Amino acid sequence: MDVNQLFGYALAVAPSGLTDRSRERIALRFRALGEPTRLKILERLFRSPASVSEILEATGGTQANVSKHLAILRSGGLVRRRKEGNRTVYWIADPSLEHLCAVVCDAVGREAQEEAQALTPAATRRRVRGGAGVRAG
Amino acid sequence: MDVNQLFGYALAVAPSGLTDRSRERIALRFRALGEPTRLKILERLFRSPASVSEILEATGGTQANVSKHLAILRSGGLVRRRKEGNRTVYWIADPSLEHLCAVVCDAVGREAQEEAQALTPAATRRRVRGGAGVRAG
DNA sequence: TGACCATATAACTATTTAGTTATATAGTCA
DNA sequence: TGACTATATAACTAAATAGTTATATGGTCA
Repeated sequence: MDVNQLFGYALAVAPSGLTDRSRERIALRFRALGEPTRLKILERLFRSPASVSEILEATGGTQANVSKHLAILRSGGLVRRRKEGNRTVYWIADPSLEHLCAVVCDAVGREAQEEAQALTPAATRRRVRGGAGVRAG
Repeated sequence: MDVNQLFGYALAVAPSGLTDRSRERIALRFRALGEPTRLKILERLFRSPASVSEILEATGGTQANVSKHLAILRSGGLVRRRKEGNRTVYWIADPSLEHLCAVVCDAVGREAQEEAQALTPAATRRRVRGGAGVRAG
């Protein structure tokens, strides 16, 4: 996938800027991603679809709370679910999501590394995680 | 940029899952994106760096409110600023951000389109925005 | 210097949200 | 059927957040 092509498309969808409505939708989705417990849930679901109990094992916390977070992820369109007998199985709705998380993960990781370097005496810098061959931008 | 390579990198950074610390950082960034006014601000800054007054022109609202949102974007690491005499000029800190927004924009746009089709009589579907050649996943 | 910009921040209110406990819903299995 | 399991939801509290008005900070220009 080509980045500029993609953004070109996004602009083409809204040549004179986004509508309030779609901006609200986009914000909703980002907000759904803006909570550590929900990120933990998604990390689990990136591995494979999972029932609530399985998710609960991965995240800890109370069942009620995880259930609520799942509802939020669902209303943000990030996960879907189906009933399977007694259980409810959730999965990642949108394949672009993993990509999305990776981009932020990468950016945050890079910045953390830069900060670490700024705090690290120059002499030791070459020993700090050398392999950052992947760039997001 | 290759998606799988990118996510591979993200996983490599945290082979046994993210730390609480970095998950919190990532959430902070997503949360900063989870508000329509802030998205509006970013839309303006994607065009070019801009002073607060210029941003204000693009977004509307009060100066105090925009200033507060800029502070939030800044603390999330999404924008930077420099003083220029009387003014403060803000710009997008991270080139991956535009990409990020494009991915979500695209996903939301695609879903909206699917919903629209679901609500549209079959006979008219072929007339609905045909060109969706770009895919996010 | 003083009047005037541009921007940031403080103090406040109303709303939203995460987390809790208790309970409701609905499937399974004896 | 009744006990049990899995999940969702309601009601509540505490904390976070968006927006407001008023004010502080710091540059510019006469």
